[in-house]
Amino acid sequence: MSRGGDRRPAPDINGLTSLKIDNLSYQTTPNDLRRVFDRYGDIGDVHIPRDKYSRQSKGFGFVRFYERRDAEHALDRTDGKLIDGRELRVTLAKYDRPTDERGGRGRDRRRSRSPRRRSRSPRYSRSRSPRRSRSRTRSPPSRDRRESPPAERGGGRSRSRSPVRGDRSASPIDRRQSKSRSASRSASRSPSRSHSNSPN
DNA sequence: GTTGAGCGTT
Repeated sequence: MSRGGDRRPAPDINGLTSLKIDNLSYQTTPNDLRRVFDRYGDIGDVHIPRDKYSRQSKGFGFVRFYERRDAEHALDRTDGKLIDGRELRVTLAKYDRPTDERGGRGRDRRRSRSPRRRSRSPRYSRSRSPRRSRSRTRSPPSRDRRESPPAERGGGRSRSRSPVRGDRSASPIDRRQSKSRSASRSASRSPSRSHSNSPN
Protein backbone atom coordinates (compact mmCIF):
# COMPACT_ATOMS: atom_id res chain seq x y z
CA MET A 1 0.00 0.00 0.00
CA SER A 2 2.13 2.66 -1.11
CA ARG A 3 0.49 5.77 -0.13
CA GLY A 4 3.15 7.89 -1.64
CA GLY A 5 0.76 9.39 -4.10
CA ASP A 6 -1.54 10.83 -1.53
CA ARG A 7 -0.76 14.19 -3.01
CA ARG A 8 -4.09 14.99 -4.48
CA PRO A 9 -3.97 16.12 -8.04
CA ALA A 10 -4.47 19.77 -8.41
CA PRO A 11 -7.87 20.66 -7.08
CA ASP A 12 -9.77 20.04 -10.19
CA ILE A 13 -12.52 22.49 -9.97
CA ASN A 14 -14.29 20.58 -12.62
CA GLY A 15 -14.06 17.49 -10.52
CA LEU A 16 -14.87 19.17 -7.29
CA THR A 17 -18.41 19.06 -6.17
CA SER A 18 -19.96 22.20 -4.89
CA LEU A 19 -22.54 21.85 -2.21
CA LYS A 20 -24.77 24.66 -1.29
CA ILE A 21 -25.62 24.97 2.35
CA ASP A 22 -28.73 26.97 2.94
CA ASN A 23 -30.77 27.67 5.97
CA LEU A 24 -27.66 28.65 7.77
CA SER A 25 -27.79 30.75 10.81
CA TYR A 26 -26.46 34.27 10.52
CA GLN A 27 -24.12 33.37 13.26
CA THR A 28 -22.78 30.25 11.73
CA THR A 29 -19.25 30.46 10.44
CA PRO A 30 -17.56 28.56 7.65
CA ASN A 31 -15.45 26.97 10.26
CA ASP A 32 -18.45 25.23 11.71
CA LEU A 33 -19.51 24.01 8.33
CA ARG A 34 -16.10 22.72 7.59
CA ARG A 35 -16.06 20.92 10.87
CA VAL A 36 -19.34 19.24 10.16
CA PHE A 37 -18.55 18.44 6.56
CA ASP A 38 -15.01 17.52 7.21
CA ARG A 39 -15.99 14.30 8.87
CA TYR A 40 -17.83 13.09 5.81
CA GLY A 41 -15.10 13.61 3.32
CA ASP A 42 -12.39 15.93 2.17
CA ILE A 43 -13.48 19.45 1.77
CA GLY A 44 -11.79 21.57 -0.80
CA ASP A 45 -12.92 24.91 0.39
CA VAL A 46 -15.72 26.43 2.32
CA HIS A 47 -16.97 29.84 1.55
CA ILE A 48 -19.81 31.83 2.97
CA PRO A 49 -20.79 34.91 1.04
CA ARG A 50 -21.44 37.85 3.25
CA ASP A 51 -22.00 41.52 2.84
CA LYS A 52 -18.98 43.62 2.21
CA TYR A 53 -20.23 46.50 4.28
CA SER A 54 -22.39 44.93 6.88
CA ARG A 55 -20.27 41.82 7.02
CA GLN A 56 -23.42 39.94 7.66
CA SER A 57 -23.68 36.39 6.47
CA LYS A 58 -26.28 35.82 3.88
CA GLY A 59 -27.42 32.69 5.53
CA PHE A 60 -25.98 30.23 3.07
CA GLY A 61 -22.58 28.83 2.31
CA PHE A 62 -20.77 26.69 -0.21
CA VAL A 63 -18.79 23.60 0.51
CA ARG A 64 -16.62 22.02 -2.12
CA PHE A 65 -15.92 18.34 -1.96
CA TYR A 66 -13.19 16.55 -3.77
CA GLU A 67 -15.33 13.62 -4.59
CA ARG A 68 -18.88 13.61 -5.57
CA ARG A 69 -19.71 10.50 -3.66
CA ASP A 70 -18.49 12.18 -0.51
CA ALA A 71 -20.48 15.20 -1.29
CA GLU A 72 -23.59 13.18 -1.73
CA HIS A 73 -22.93 11.34 1.40
CA ALA A 74 -22.37 14.53 3.29
CA LEU A 75 -25.37 16.02 1.67
CA ASP A 76 -27.54 13.22 2.87
CA ARG A 77 -25.86 13.33 6.21
CA THR A 78 -25.75 17.02 6.75
CA ASP A 79 -29.02 17.77 5.14
CA GLY A 80 -31.32 18.29 8.04
CA LYS A 81 -28.68 18.72 10.66
CA LEU A 82 -29.74 21.01 13.38
CA ILE A 83 -27.13 23.66 13.90
CA ASP A 84 -27.52 26.69 16.02
CA GLY A 85 -31.19 25.88 16.17
CA ARG A 86 -31.49 25.96 12.41
CA GLU A 87 -31.85 23.09 10.02
CA LEU A 88 -29.10 23.02 7.47
CA ARG A 89 -30.28 22.70 3.95
CA VAL A 90 -27.66 21.01 1.85
CA THR A 91 -28.10 20.82 -1.88
CA LEU A 92 -25.97 20.50 -4.97
CA ALA A 93 -24.72 23.80 -6.19
CA LYS A 94 -26.21 24.62 -9.54
CA TYR A 95 -23.84 27.22 -10.82
CA ASP A 96 -20.17 27.62 -10.30
CA ARG A 97 -18.36 30.66 -9.30
CA PRO A 98 -19.14 33.57 -11.58
CA THR A 99 -15.55 34.68 -11.77
CA ASP A 100 -12.44 32.65 -12.06
CA GLU A 101 -12.24 29.45 -14.01
CA ARG A 102 -11.02 30.47 -17.37
CA GLY A 103 -10.90 26.81 -18.37
CA GLY A 104 -13.31 26.64 -21.24
CA ARG A 105 -14.29 23.06 -20.54
CA GLY A 106 -15.85 23.51 -17.20
CA ARG A 107 -19.48 23.59 -17.62
CA ASP A 108 -21.88 24.32 -20.39
CA ARG A 109 -22.76 27.80 -19.58
CA ARG A 110 -24.79 28.03 -22.75
CA ARG A 111 -27.60 26.09 -21.25
CA SER A 112 -26.72 26.49 -17.67
CA ARG A 113 -30.34 26.12 -16.89
CA SER A 114 -33.63 26.27 -18.60
CA PRO A 115 -35.04 29.67 -18.11
CA ARG A 116 -38.39 28.25 -18.92
CA ARG A 117 -38.36 25.65 -16.26
CA ARG A 118 -38.20 27.61 -13.09
CA SER A 119 -39.47 25.58 -10.21
CA ARG A 120 -37.88 28.09 -7.95
CA SER A 121 -40.44 30.66 -8.82
CA PRO A 122 -43.47 30.61 -6.62
CA ARG A 123 -46.67 29.51 -8.11
CA TYR A 124 -48.24 32.80 -7.35
CA SER A 125 -47.04 35.60 -9.47
CA ARG A 126 -45.94 38.51 -7.40
CA SER A 127 -47.90 40.88 -9.55
CA ARG A 128 -51.16 39.56 -10.73
CA SER A 129 -52.64 41.87 -13.30
CA PRO A 130 -52.58 45.10 -11.43
CA ARG A 131 -55.32 46.44 -13.57
CA ARG A 132 -58.83 45.37 -12.71
CA SER A 133 -60.39 44.84 -16.04
CA ARG A 134 -63.52 43.55 -14.56
CA SER A 135 -65.94 46.11 -13.35
CA ARG A 136 -65.60 48.52 -16.14
CA THR A 137 -69.11 49.83 -15.92
CA ARG A 138 -68.52 50.81 -12.40
CA SER A 139 -65.44 52.60 -11.31
CA PRO A 140 -66.16 54.87 -8.46
CA PRO A 141 -62.77 55.31 -7.00
CA SER A 142 -63.51 58.66 -5.53
CA ARG A 143 -65.98 60.68 -7.37
CA ASP A 144 -68.61 63.01 -6.09
CA ARG A 145 -66.69 63.25 -2.96
CA ARG A 146 -67.42 66.88 -2.33
CA GLU A 147 -68.07 66.21 1.27
CA SER A 148 -67.35 62.75 2.28
CA PRO A 149 -69.35 62.22 5.36
CA PRO A 150 -67.28 59.74 7.23
CA ALA A 151 -68.27 61.11 10.59
CA GLU A 152 -71.93 60.55 10.50
CA ARG A 153 -72.32 58.75 13.71
CA GLY A 154 -74.85 61.14 15.23
CA GLY A 155 -77.68 60.28 12.94
CA GLY A 156 -77.25 56.59 12.73
CA ARG A 157 -78.45 54.38 15.42
CA SER A 158 -78.57 56.20 18.66
CA ARG A 159 -80.17 59.44 17.88
CA SER A 160 -80.64 60.48 21.42
CA ARG A 161 -77.20 61.29 22.41
CA SER A 162 -77.59 63.54 25.39
CA PRO A 163 -74.34 64.28 27.02
CA VAL A 164 -74.04 64.76 30.67
CA ARG A 165 -75.11 68.16 31.79
CA GLY A 166 -72.71 68.38 34.67
CA ASP A 167 -69.85 68.10 32.26
CA ARG A 168 -70.77 71.30 30.71
CA SER A 169 -69.43 73.17 33.67
CA ALA A 170 -66.00 72.84 32.27
CA SER A 171 -67.07 73.97 28.95
CA PRO A 172 -66.97 77.67 29.46
CA ILE A 173 -63.77 77.48 31.28
CA ASP A 174 -62.12 75.37 28.70
CA ARG A 175 -63.30 77.60 26.02
CA ARG A 176 -62.03 80.63 27.73
CA GLN A 177 -58.72 79.11 28.36
CA SER A 178 -58.53 78.00 24.86
CA LYS A 179 -59.12 81.51 23.70
CA SER A 180 -56.66 82.93 26.07
CA ARG A 181 -54.13 80.40 25.11
CA SER A 182 -54.78 80.87 21.51
CA ALA A 183 -54.26 84.56 21.69
CA SER A 184 -51.24 84.22 23.82
CA ARG A 185 -49.78 81.64 21.59
CA SER A 186 -50.61 83.42 18.46
CA ALA A 187 -48.72 86.42 19.65
CA SER A 188 -45.74 84.72 21.07
CA ARG A 189 -45.59 81.59 19.07
CA SER A 190 -45.67 82.18 15.43
CA PRO A 191 -46.67 85.58 14.31
CA SER A 192 -46.55 84.44 10.81
CA ARG A 193 -49.19 81.94 11.56
CA SER A 194 -52.15 84.16 10.77
CA HIS A 195 -54.22 81.24 9.99
CA SER A 196 -57.23 82.02 12.00
CA ASN A 197 -59.96 79.48 12.13
CA SER A 198 -62.34 79.80 9.31
CA PRO A 199 -65.88 80.49 10.26
CA ASN A 200 -68.18 77.87 9.14
C1' DG B 1 -30.74 45.78 15.90
C1' DT B 2 -31.36 41.79 12.32
C1' DT B 3 -35.13 39.43 7.79
C1' DG B 4 -35.14 33.48 6.22
C1' DA B 5 -35.77 32.55 -0.17
C1' DG B 6 -31.81 31.32 -2.18
C1' DC B 7 -26.47 30.44 -5.59
C1' DG B 8 -20.68 32.33 -4.24
C1' DT B 9 -14.70 35.09 -3.08
C1' DT B 10 -10.82 34.87 -2.68
